[in-house]
Amino acid sequence: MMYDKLKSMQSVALFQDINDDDYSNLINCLSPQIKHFSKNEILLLTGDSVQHIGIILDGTACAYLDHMSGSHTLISNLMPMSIFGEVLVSTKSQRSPVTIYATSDVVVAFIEYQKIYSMCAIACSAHRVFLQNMIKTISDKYFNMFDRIAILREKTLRSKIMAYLFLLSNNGASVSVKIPFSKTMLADYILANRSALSKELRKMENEGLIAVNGRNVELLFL
Amino acid sequence: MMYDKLKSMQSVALFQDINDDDYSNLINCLSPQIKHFSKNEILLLTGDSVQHIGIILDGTACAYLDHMSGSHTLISNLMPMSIFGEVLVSTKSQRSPVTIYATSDVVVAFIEYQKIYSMCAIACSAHRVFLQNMIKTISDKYFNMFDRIAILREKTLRSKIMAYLFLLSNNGASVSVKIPFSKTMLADYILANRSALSKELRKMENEGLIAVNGRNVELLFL
DNA sequence: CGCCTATTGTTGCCAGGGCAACAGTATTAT
DNA sequence: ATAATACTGTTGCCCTGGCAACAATAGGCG
Repeated sequence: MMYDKLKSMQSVALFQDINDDDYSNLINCLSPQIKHFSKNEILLLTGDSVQHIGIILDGTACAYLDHMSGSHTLISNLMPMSIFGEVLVSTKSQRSPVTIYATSDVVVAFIEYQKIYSMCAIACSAHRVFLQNMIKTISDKYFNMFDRIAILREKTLRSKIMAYLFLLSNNGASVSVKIPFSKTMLADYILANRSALSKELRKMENEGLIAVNGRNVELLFL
Repeated sequence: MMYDKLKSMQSVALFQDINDDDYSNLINCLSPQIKHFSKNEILLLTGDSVQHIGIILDGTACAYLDHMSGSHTLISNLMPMSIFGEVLVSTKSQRSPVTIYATSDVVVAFIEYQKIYSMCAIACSAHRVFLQNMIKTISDKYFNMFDRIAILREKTLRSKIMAYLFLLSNNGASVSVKIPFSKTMLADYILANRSALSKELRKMENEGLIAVNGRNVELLFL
């Protein structure tokens, strides 16, 4: 049972290009702790001191940036195999800028920072690959932010929506996309008003640009 | 001469916690190439395949995200000791999403990706520290983006300005800040209209919230 | 010193879209 | 089945701030 979870973790990007033997050794060395959270439970609170990386093994969660006003901004959607906390490894304060809460029942593996940075004699080469994978993972996270800036800089709501959909379609590679969350959250993500978003989507549909079906959207403009 | 430039590079974050001997070995192993660019010359063009990290040793440069419309968005301001291209190390395409150009005469050290990832027998421990520093550098870049999102999500122009100034002041740690670029670029950075920014700054000054003196701003609201 | 360019200040117009408020539907819990 | 909660659609009002156009100043360079 426990073993299965850890086995499934091998497919996480952090463990790419590490063979089975090295993986076993590495797991031994990193000694991840498995924890369960119920829906709506908080995995991490803004300001918490973080000393570990979290890997979602099962379920989903959301990272939000809180605001003094009480509102909050969606930062990222965590799915199985998603990783969080890794960007805090190298900061001085190691305080989380976001709050993460479970949007369903969740299983998480935690790995201590010090385990990551400490030498591990038994699987040294794997450890190096692990560090490289970590660079890749954090870079990906950077590019997510980058993509978001590319959306947010659009001046009109319509062009924001277009930029978002185009991104979802892998720059035009697929004509039908599935929005990974509710329209309410989408409005949050592109920093727009929900009702305005609803209005604009309808307009675009009437103009034959897109066809909306729940969270599925056909991109007719491609 | 050449030697001096490389020596100054030791103070770059990427080489933190690496002693002089290890640094010499590492430089040998990484064999950086020094290149000079004149003001307005392009260091990197959108879509370019990037196989090296760049380290600014002297001068300044700017990274911009281009837009189909012809406009462009400021992504980052590169100063001496700034690093670019490191987030592309681990992507498949390794194509730059930004254009970087020199805002003054610039000296850059380039290090090949493969040199970074290849084993280096002579200074292995230093090499590992280098990878860790790289994680730190990319994480910092991520947090820069993060901070920007925190500014952009503000609904009114004034609150955007406030968020930006507050960030500049290290969350209220200092009462006077210096904007690191022109107001034209600041407007670009917070995705606002330049004239609207000018207007709002004036209003805030009249209300006694701030005192503007060129690029120096006193935060009277703290 | 004087030219040229970059930066900044200022104005008025007006449209994009935020907001509130309500209704209808879907989803989950009891 | 019923209640409760979340999500979605729709409308009208009205204000923020984008934009263009111009002037003035500052800074860089021959």
